[in-house]
Amino acid sequence: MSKYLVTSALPYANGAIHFGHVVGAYLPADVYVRTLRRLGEEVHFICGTDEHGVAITIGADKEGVSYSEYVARWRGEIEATFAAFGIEFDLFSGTSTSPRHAEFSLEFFERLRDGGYLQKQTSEQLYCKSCDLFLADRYVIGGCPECGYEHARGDECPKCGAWLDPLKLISPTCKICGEEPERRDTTHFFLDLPKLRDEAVGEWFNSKDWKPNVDAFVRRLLEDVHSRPITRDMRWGVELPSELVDGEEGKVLYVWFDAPIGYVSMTAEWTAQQGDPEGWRRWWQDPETRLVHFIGKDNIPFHTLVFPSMLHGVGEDEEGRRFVLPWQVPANEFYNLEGGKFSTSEGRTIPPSEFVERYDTEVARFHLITSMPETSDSEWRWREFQATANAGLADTIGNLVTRVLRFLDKHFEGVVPEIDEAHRERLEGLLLEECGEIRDPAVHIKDFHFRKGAEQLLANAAVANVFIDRTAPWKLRKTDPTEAASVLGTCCHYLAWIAHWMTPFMPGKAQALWEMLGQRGDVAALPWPGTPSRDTWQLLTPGQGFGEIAGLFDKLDDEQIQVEIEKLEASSPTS
RNA sequence: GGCGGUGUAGCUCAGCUGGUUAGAGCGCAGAACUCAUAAUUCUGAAGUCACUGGUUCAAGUCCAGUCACCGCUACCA
Repeated sequence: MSKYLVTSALPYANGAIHFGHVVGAYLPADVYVRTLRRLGEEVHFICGTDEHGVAITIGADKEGVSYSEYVARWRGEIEATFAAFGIEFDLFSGTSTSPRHAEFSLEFFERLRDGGYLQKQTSEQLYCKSCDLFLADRYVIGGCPECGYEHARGDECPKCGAWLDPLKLISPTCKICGEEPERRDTTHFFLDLPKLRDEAVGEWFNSKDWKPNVDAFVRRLLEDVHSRPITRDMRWGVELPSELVDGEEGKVLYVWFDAPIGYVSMTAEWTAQQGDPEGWRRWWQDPETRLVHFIGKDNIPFHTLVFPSMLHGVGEDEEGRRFVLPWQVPANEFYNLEGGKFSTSEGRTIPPSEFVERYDTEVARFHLITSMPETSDSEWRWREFQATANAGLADTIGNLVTRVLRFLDKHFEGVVPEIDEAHRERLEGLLLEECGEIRDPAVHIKDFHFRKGAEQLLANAAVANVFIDRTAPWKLRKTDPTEAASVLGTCCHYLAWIAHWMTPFMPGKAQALWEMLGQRGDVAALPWPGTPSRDTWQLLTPGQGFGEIAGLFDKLDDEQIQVEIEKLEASSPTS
């Protein structure tokens, strides 16, 4: 048995998340964790909002609320979305509130400094007096020195595409307040990534098997690594005491540095809640731990290079303990929307808060998994969602359930029938070996092949439909009722398997089916059954009465879907 | 500009280190069946694997170039 520490990318607390985020970093992690738990693995699943950084201060200032209020509100919004989609973390916290976050972050800083992995560097930057802020490149507007375009950004001219140095902009202004910034020297600490790469991280990366999309990207990245600054001049962030930074005042850790440390501090927050404040070490400093980061592709450099470098660079503590490096980083690509990008500002989005009022989020979970950008960019299409809901779930699984249970309800006694010994062996052979290949979806999920796992669930359900067609119990009922009952009894047991297989993808539906079969208790609390064999496939007790028989999945009609498509087209006439 | 990715049946996508007639789901056509949410099952049609050239006994799968779309380009998170 292994120990899995699973994280999802920390969402930035300055806006709502959309399907692209959900499908990229959160839903697959949730499915993965549910699967591991059912396989009996010890798993810890954490997440929280990333709450520092200049973008948040600007957003909060614009609304005239405090940073912490602003952050708390978005955190609430984001958490509500996760709750609606059944994404359940052991702990969901935030980098500005997790009790030991500052402590851990400063410790990382100090140990990296002591290890010789930080260098000081002074440079001239643009500083806005009225905002009291050193301006990031993109917050400076000015004339392009190349083409003269007046509204070039500090990092790039949108007109001629030139790559700019903000100090060279002609009459620069602050994008936030419009004032003219001044030049000022500032000193920052840089993380020596090239050194860390050469010492250990490069070798570590090359020693592991990565998803192809991760591998190709990072190999190139490794060839051309530069030191990166990890401090900033501002108020909102993990404040660096001046004695830690050679007397420099007013420095905070740059947000990307402290954010991943949030994984550590939130683990500690969780173990403290469990009554074991130092229990986080069992996870982060045990070589047996499998650290798995679920992220979108925009986060690949941080989780395969920067954060591993930090984890390595802090070295051993006084008791010889080291941090583990990531075991796997199953990054997904980007998820688009009907041929275009998700864009909240342009209204090209599906607000989760509205979606949940009209649609079944369990069905959405399943569809998102079947369409997730596992190997390359993919997209949400309403017609595809409809097809998954109708042809995939309602017709294949939902209808299978009712065709079996209603039949039994009508013509037999509405209970799990006894399987007659005269027929048992032939029927189980037919079902298990001749009606299609039955495979374990969990095997695919463990390998991070989520789409395949979801497809396998449907394929497994289809096996029962073939079985019923071949045995034709509606005919047998008239000629040999005992055999008909045996056929349907066989089906009942198999429905229990389907309920099991559904749990990682659609936990609520799985439980509903479980109860329809007259079972009590939480199906997800039982051990994962794997695949049925001739010795193990009977899961139910004959004579067991059913719960209320109802359709498991509703169908989506064309008109409803058409409305959604038109709504999108209205918001983006060009695409 | 630099780097990377993608381009495979009408649609959405699989195809690891090159090897028999290129796959899945949906959609479509035909048939069977009637227990079931008009569901199910079977059969079938459909692809010059973006284009050009090259390496090889053999390339969707490797190399070069072209075209199209997308992403990244680091003090943005």
